[in-house]
Amino acid sequence: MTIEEVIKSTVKMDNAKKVILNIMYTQNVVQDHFNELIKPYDLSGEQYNVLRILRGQKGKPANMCVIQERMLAKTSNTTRLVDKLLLKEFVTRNVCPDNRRKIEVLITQKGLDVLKELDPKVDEHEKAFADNLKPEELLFLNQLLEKFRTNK
Amino acid sequence: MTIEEVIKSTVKMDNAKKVILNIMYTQNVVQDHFNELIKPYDLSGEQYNVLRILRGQKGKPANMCVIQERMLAKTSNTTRLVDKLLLKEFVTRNVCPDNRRKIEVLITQKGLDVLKELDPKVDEHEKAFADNLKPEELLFLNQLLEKFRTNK
DNA sequence: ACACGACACTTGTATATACAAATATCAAAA
DNA sequence: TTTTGATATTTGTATATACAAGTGTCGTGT
Repeated sequence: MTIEEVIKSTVKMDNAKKVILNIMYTQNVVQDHFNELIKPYDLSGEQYNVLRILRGQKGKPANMCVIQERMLAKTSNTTRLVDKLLLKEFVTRNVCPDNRRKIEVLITQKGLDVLKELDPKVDEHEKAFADNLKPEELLFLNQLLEKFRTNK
Repeated sequence: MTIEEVIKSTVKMDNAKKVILNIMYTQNVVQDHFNELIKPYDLSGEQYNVLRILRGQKGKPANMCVIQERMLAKTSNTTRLVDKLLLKEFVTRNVCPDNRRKIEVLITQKGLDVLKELDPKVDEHEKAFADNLKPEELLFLNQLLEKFRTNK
C-alpha cells in the first residue's frame, strides 16, 4: 500500500513530502504492531525500552540521566516511567551513595524474566518486518535513514 | 550518527533490529523538528494534520470518520481534536442535514490563512531532510519503506 | 408502526506526555 | 565557611491519548 493510498490523497505529492509521511506512517505501523505484542504484559513501549536499557547495563546500575539519554524518544519523564516499573517490581531504585543527587536503578530478576519471555516474540516481530526485504535492501534502508537524518 | 551511537548501544545488533530502531528514531527526529516549526502557531502536529485534510477537501465538508481515516495516526479522538480547532476558529462544525448522525467539518478562512503562512515553512522543513539524499535515493527510500510494511 | 442492529459521534476515565518550576546535592570560588 | 552556579531528579499543571461505554440516528425486517 503506497502512502497515497493510506491517507487517501487525491493530489500528487513530491518525494520530499512523501518520504516524511512514509516514515511517520511506517513508525506508526511498527509501533501498533509492537504494542499488540506487549499488551498482555502490562508494559508500555517506553517501559519496555527502559527495561531493555537496564538489562544492557549488565548488573551496573543506571541513573536517570543515563536512561534518558539512551531512550529513543527523549521523554520528559523518566521518573514516572521508573515509578511504574517499581510498582510492578521490575526494577529497584536507590540513592547513589557516592553522589546523593543521583539515583541507581537496577533491573530485578522479575524484570529480567519478563524480558526473557518477551525476547522471542520481539525477535519474531522484528523478523516479520525484516523478511519483507532482502538482506542488502535492509542494509541500504538503514543507510538511507541515517543519511536522511544528517545534521538533525 | 548511526543508530548505535544514538542509543549508545554497546552490543552488536542485527539489521532487522537496527532498521526498526532507525525508523522509530528518524520519526522522532522529524517530529521534533516539525513541532519546533509549528510551536509559534499554537497548533499540535495532529491539529495541523486535520487542517491539512480539511483543506484537501476543497470546500467539501468532511465528517469525523473521513478525517479519522485520512490521518496517519489513527487517533481515537477526532472529536476533541476538532474541538480544539473550533475554539481557535480554524474550523466550523455542523450537523449534516442529510444524515443527522454525521458532522460536517469545514476549514475557515482563518484556518486557510494559517496553513498558507505555514506552507513555505513546512516545505523548507521537508526539503531540509530531503536534501540529504539524491533524488534517486529519495525514491528508493520511499519504495523500501513501503515494501517494509508489506502485509502489516 | 416498531423493534433491532449498525453506524457516527461523544463522553468518562485512566494513563501518558510536555514543559516549567521546585528541590536537593555537589563542586568550586570568594 | 558561605555563596554561587551547575547538576540530577522530582513535582505540578496543563494537555494529549487510549479504551470503553454511552447517546442519538438510521436502515431494514417484521
